[in-house]
Formats: sequence, C-alpha cells, structure tokens
Amino acid sequence: MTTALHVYHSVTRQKELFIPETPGFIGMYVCGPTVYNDVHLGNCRTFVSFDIIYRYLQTIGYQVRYVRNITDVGHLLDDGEDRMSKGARLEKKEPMEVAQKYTVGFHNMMRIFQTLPPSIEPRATGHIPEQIEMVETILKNGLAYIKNGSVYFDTQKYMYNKGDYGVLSGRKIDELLSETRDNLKNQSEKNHPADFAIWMKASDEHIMRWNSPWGIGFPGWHLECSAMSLKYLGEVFDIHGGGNDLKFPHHENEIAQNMGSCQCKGAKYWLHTNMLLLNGKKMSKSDGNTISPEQLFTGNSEHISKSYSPMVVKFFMLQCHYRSTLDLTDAALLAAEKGYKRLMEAYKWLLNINHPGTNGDFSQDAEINTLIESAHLDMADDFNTPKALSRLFELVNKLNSLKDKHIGWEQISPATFENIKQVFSLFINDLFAVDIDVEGDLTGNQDKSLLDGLMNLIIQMRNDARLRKDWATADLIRDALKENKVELKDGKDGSSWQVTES
RNA sequence: GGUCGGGUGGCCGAGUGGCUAGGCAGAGGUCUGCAAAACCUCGUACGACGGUUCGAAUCCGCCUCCGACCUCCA
Repeated sequence: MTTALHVYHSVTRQKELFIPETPGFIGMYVCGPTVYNDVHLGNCRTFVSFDIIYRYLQTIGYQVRYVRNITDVGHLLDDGEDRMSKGARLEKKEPMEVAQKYTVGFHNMMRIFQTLPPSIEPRATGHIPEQIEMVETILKNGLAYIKNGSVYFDTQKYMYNKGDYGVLSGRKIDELLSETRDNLKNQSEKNHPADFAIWMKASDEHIMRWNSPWGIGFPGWHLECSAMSLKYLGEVFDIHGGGNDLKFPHHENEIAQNMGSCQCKGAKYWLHTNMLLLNGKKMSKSDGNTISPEQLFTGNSEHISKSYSPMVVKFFMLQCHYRSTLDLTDAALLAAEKGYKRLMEAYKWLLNINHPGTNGDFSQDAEINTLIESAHLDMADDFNTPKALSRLFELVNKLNSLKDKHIGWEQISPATFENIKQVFSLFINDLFAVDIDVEGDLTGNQDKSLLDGLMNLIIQMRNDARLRKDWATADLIRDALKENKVELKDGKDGSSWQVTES
C-alpha cells in the first residue's frame, strides 16, 4: 500500500502530507495519564485514538517507536499541591504506592479496550536527572532564571531571541499578560505572568522531593515530556499527540523548552484529539455530569439505561473522527451497540464461509473492490475511522445479500471475496481491534467445541420437531434457549445461534 | 473579556462548490409456520441573514447558539 498519508497538524491547522524524519521509521510521543486517580473515560478515547494511529502506521509498513509517559510527579493542583501528594495524603499511602495502584488500573483499562502497550512507557520520577540536566541547559542558554530555589522559563527572553511562544495555541504573549489571573501560587516570583516553572522548590511539607543544583525541589509538569521525548526519540521526531486541552499551556511550554534547550523543535506534527462530552456537556465530577468506564460496563449510572460492553464503547468512539467532539448519550450508545452487532454478525459469517469457486460475470467485483480501496484511503486521510467504517457497512450489506442469495456467487470472483475477508480481518482485528470483549470472544474463535456439540444436538432435535410441524415444541425450545441467553435464528441455510449480550 | 473549534435529517455522526456517507430509529414491501435477522423501496438535512458564483449546506461577511482553552484537566 503506497498511499500518501496526510495528517492534520495542529500548528498549521491543516492536513499535511506526512513525511517521516527517517524513511521507514516513526517516532511518536503521546502524553500519558497522571496516575493519581482512576483513568478518565475521555483519557481512554485519546489513547484508543492513538492506539489506532499506532496500529495503522505499522500496518502501512513503518517501524514505530511509540512513547507514552506516566506522569507521577510535578502535576500541580490549583492550590499548588502536587496531584500525587494529594492522592497519597488522602489514601494514607506513599506517593509511589498511589502511582502504582493507578498505573495498574490504567493498564488494565487499556487492555480492556484492546490497545497495544507503547514501545516505551517512561515515568517522570524515573527521569529526574534528565530533567535537571535540561533545566541546566536552558539556564545556560539564558532562557531561564532562578528565584528562591525555583527555576522559571523566561518567555520574554525567549521571544526576544526570536522564539515563537504561542505557535501552537495561537496565543499572544501580551494578551496572556492581561488575561492571566493573579491568584496563582508563586505568581509574584515570576518576572512575567507567562513564565512557567521548570523546577520548583519543595516546601517542607512537600513529600516528593529531589536534590538539585538549586536546592531540594521537584520538576515542573511540562518538563518531563520534553526530557523524555528528547531521550527516547531524539531532538526531532515525527508525531506528538495528546488531548486538545493540553495544547495550552502544556504543549506550548514543551515546544518552548525544547527550543530553549537544544534549539530543536521536537515534534514535526502535532496531533490533538477532541473532547468526549456527556449529554452535550463536558464531564465534570462537581456537577455529577460524569461517567467512568466501569460504570459504562456495569450499567451502574443514572446516565445510561443498561450496560455496554467495552467493544461497543470502543466502536462508538470509532464512529466519530478523533478531531471532533463526541457526545456520549444513552441513545447514541444504543445505536452503536446495534450497529456493532450487525458488523460483527457479518464478520462472523464471513470467517466461516469460503467461495465455492463458481464462475460467472463477477459483476459485483468493481463496486466491492472500490469500497475496499476507499476504506484504505480513508485511513490515509488523517485516520478517518468513521468513513472507513461506513465502507465496511456497505460491504456488510453485500455480504448479507450474498448470505440471503440476493447476490449470487457468480457475481463475485474468488479473488474479490478473498479481498473482503482480508479487509475485514485487517480493520476489525488488526486496526480497530474491536473483535474481542473481555468477557468472551464474539467471533467464536475460542474453544467451545462442547457447547457447539450441544447446540448442534438441540438444533437438530428442534428441526425434527419443525419437520413434524410440531411448532409448540419448536417454540418451546427456542424460548427456553432465549431464557438462557441463547438466541436462535432460522435462516435459509438452517438455524444459527448466538449468545446474547445483555 | 481573549483565543480556537463547531452548529448537518427524529438521534449519533462523515463529507463535499454541482455527483449515495454510514449507523440507529420511522413507513411500506420480500422471505418465513411464527419469531428474529436479513434484503428491497421510501421519507425527512445541512443554525439565521446577506454576499461571491452559472450553481453553496460546502467559499466570504455578519448575527446567533454551543463547546474547548485562557486555571489542574485527555
């Protein structure tokens, strides 16, 4: 597949032809979670999006180094308290215990969503020397200043030296001056409101602390990503991703730090995922407008009428482009669940069927192959998963027509049928990875020979009854099976069965 | 208040200067012992007002509504 890949670059605000720094290789950095709490559903959307980007880049032949960090220090709250420290205080644990607990929880959630682990998952606390070194370099370059044991990035000087603070977010430094509220801690220490801490002095009660040339302290939040991306991906790498809300100040500051330390811009392409809304509004714990992944899976929430499996939730996310806001509602999830079921039913049928080798005019070939090609092109066009999915659904329609004999085998060549199998396998298995739910394998790949044998027996007995026109017995069997969450469907080629989800 | 991004049919959501998105829901039909599923057909659309154009829902302006960011946030 030699399709030209285009990605939407947040700095230029347009789609651009993707050209890797080193042919054949891609370095990708994505801002990972701050492990002070259970992983947020919106966070899951971001990581699912980048997982698909990661998988796609590999599919088209790139060797990808995917770095996604774990933030376990430096991320401060409004009141200046470190998120990790606060978590530790509330749970009466060591900060590292808190980090470990939520890191494990995060990994588990990523597994449930069927995302691949990144190539490297560095922790901020494991890279203190690298961060100190970067602060020293920025100081040496004259773009930072020391105040009372803290080190601040000097945005004024950076601009004076032709730095471009605001390239990503479109913010002007003069405007920041007038807009910034002055209720922030340490605000008075800064020379300019737009300056930001790259190293902070630790107060006596601050438990996460390290020695540094400037005294005991801890790294600024924005610094870790600059230091770790530099260490593992080099001065210039291909893709930097994260949620939309990280653009400012986090990513803007990251660019400034990279330029300030090594005169290198870091990422060539900045990709940002959009927000996940709940009933049209931003999720917020304070006003109750929030739902956790667990609540979705268990149905234990006032916002939804039933439980939804992880793969349905993932499918729901994929039906929307990563750069659009996605509104999560019960109605939308219900619709997604039905669509997902239809897609997977067709896929399941496809897996177990082979072309009989019939000859014919193959009149469907052209249309089908165009759909397949389009699905690939959609992915190359800034990873347009909803559009690619729409092609798959058009193929589902073809498959169902074939199944119902509205389309004959003579209308599809064996080669084209094989193409359909390949594209379904590629998208459902390799790219979207929506085929396996934690509670079981919906494609029927798991060893269930015993169950198959029993079901075949039951279906045979019921069909005997149907031949005798003993409808009462036939319906009794079907109803009883339904009670036990097994649904029977009588088709032209005999009866099929499946375990129902809810 | 500033910056940015949006408002698409009953719902969710793509996309485009003239050519079907797709899913869910709805109407009619086919198949079927019934049911379910599936298939076929159909309808409803691009926030308001101006402008550019042979032609705009798609470009421009203005208005309005919504969201994100500006303060920790994916």
